[in-house]
Amino acid sequence: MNEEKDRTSPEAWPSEWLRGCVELCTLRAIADGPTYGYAIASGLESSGFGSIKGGTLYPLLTRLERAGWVSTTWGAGDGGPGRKFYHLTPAGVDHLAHAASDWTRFANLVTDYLTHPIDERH
Amino acid sequence: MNEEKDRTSPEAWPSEWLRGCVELCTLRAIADGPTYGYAIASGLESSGFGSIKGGTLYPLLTRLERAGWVSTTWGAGDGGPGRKFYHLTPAGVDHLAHAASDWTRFANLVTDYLTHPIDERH
DNA sequence: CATACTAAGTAGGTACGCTACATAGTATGA
DNA sequence: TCATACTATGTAGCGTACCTACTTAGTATG
Repeated sequence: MNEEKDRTSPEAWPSEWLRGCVELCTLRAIADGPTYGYAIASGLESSGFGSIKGGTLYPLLTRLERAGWVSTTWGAGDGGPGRKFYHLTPAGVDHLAHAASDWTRFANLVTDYLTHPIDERH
Repeated sequence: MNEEKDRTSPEAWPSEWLRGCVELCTLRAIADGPTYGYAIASGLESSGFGSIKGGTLYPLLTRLERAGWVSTTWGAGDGGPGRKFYHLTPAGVDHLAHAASDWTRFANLVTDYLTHPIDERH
């Protein structure tokens, strides 16, 4: 354990940091228009979030639906199996707006705390 | 303590967001000079991170020590029980610098993803 | 019909923040 | 003397969410 981090491929973020963030980013991905799980995973990966696996994404999407933030419709696949499309509900739009604002404040709080000059009195 | 609307610590951030962050912020707190658990918790709370409980902090500090990032010495309490002081090790200094840099990049990635304009083509 | 890619999903493991509790030293006031 | 409160460290057990690994299934290609 405690192996050296590979800083040349920064697309493998610690899973602790992804907690909650993947959920928000998934909502944000759906906000751009109805899309389906596999495409969301591909999009997040190409945006630099690393590979989001099925064991993470599909239970997450189920949670979003149960929370009332997304609704689903089945559609035909474009040369492949059927696709389950996710749409933001009004509650989802509202939640995304508030949660994104909160996350930004939280991220700035942590970043500022981590990066302010070290006080060496000891 | 009166927990109404305290301006210094009104925040109760989602526990998912605190994952990994509290560990980093604790290291950052120790970087300002040797300090002990209870003071770290008070400092983080007054910095806006919310109330970090003993059940979170003390196992966390044990993990930091086991990882080799901090060392400990016992000191007398100022009118109270003994205090276990934590010091950053050279490995801890190095880890903090790299992890803080990584976290900042991660936070910016997520914030940018969440806040860029929504594309309404559907 | 073997392989590969797309697509959705489940099972079980693990890590970590959470609540709640245990222990103990010091201080103050009834 | 005892009750209470604050300081200070620590453990036990729970829940959640990400992880690895696996399963099912449709389409396409050689």
